[in-house]
Amino acid sequence: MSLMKNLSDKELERGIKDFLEAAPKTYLPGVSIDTVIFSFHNNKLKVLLLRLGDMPYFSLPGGFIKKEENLDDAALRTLQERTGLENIYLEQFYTSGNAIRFNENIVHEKLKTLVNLPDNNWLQQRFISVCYYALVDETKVNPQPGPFTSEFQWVDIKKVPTLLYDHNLIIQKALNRLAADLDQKLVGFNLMNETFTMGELQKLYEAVYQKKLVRTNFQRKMLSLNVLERLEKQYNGKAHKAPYLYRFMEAKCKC
Amino acid sequence: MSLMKNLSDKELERGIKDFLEAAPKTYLPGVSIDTVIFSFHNNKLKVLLLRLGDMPYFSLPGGFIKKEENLDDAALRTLQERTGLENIYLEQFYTSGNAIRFNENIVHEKLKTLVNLPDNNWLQQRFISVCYYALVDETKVNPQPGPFTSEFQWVDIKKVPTLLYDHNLIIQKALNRLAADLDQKLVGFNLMNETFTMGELQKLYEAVYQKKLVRTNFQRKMLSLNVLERLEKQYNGKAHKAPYLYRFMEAKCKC
DNA sequence: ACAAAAGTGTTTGCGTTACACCCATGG
DNA sequence: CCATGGGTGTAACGCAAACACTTTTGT
Repeated sequence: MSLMKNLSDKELERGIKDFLEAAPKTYLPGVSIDTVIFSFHNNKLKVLLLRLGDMPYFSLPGGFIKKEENLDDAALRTLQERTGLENIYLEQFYTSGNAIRFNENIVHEKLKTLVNLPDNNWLQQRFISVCYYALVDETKVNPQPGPFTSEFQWVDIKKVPTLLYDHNLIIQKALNRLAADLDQKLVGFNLMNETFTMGELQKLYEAVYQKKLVRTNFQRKMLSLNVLERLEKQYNGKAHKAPYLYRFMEAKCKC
Repeated sequence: MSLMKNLSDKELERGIKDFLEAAPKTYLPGVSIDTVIFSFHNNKLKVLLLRLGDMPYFSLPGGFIKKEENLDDAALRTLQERTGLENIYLEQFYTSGNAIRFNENIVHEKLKTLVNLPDNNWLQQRFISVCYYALVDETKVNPQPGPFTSEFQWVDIKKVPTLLYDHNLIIQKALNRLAADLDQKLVGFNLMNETFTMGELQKLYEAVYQKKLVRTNFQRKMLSLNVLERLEKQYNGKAHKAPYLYRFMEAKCKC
């Protein structure tokens, strides 16, 4: 599952040192961005998590805001840097700001073992974190490491382990917001391929709502929205009726 | 309408100087809080705006976060300082972070005319603003000035003028969120008196949704929620049937 | 008696649910 | 021909909109 060989401690040290030197004059102090990156692949809703070295906890990808950069632009930039994608669906949904965050000390300890950092360095300040969620096509993502990343992993939303900080809470809030947006803004199509069967679309909705839906009623409801274009049938060699493929009609998108 | 006599320039100068001296060691840099304080009075939905000196624009009340204080706690504290209230319904809904904000320069100019401030003082840094909305009883609020306030005003939501920064956008987002929460969380009762008639409640919903509702259907819908307790009739001396008073049953509150 | 506002009843339409039924495909 | 999954039909239910109707009050 891991998407990147571990960087050597030497490489990590170089990256962290470079970052720490540039950070104070490049980024706003005390404000960070966390992004819940959702994908839907093999009928599973997943989020992209990352890990620093051999630390016992994963965390969300994130970034910082340049001193002359708009907040939303910063969120898009950090996401593009991590995924290599353009035109990503991105939505702000929460800002997290507790003074004490779960297990932040072990991050600082880990950083100190990797790099000989002074106490009270730029990374040890208190951060207010603005949270976004993004919808991407996992197969088109080629994760790029930031300075604090040695391993990426796409994790099934149902199997997310205990994470650093309050990142479990943040993922839960992201999922709640995604469920609401799926209803009201049809954003789910950002997670599907160009064409898809009704069954695949239903699996997405079930993964987000975290409950089973009735197949026949789901089909009628989706078709009644008048945003799906029916294409040719998909013969997949299985011993049953071939399902139609559908495409989302962009003209009717409300995003 | 103004709720405070103007402070003298002398008083303002004293307050601003005290604030600026204490701010760098008291508050997180670069992060502020803006609060849209809603009230409902005389069948009108209002927001509390404030003005510095004789400036041409009003703005939202706000505050800053102490260095060891949780974000939500800071929002509640600044709100309590401004209103004198406890137990306020408060909800975070958005974080605003454009690098350039509408008319921020005239604020700095104004501050400089009031106090002999150096350039690049603490207030002139770029701020990321976390936005909350609050629901209060206007009659119980006794607005207290912060260091940058010489005048408070409750303004009908339909008559909000052009404000400083992006505060008009923030109010619009707050209203949208309030409308959603009114539906799903019944938060509207935080804006009503202990007892109220169905007509008064309807006026609140109409003000938030910004559209007329059908009286008879509204009544049935509210009663069907089973959260209203019917009390005695209210004889108000008008030439028509006396309406019942209702009370919100707190036991059924989901907040 | 009348106007004005409050409260109730009734019809209609629409969307959701549940479930029966038919269709296509490959083994 | 059967198992499997895809697609359609339909009745029942519930909610919300529209509107007619009754009730209460002070002038």
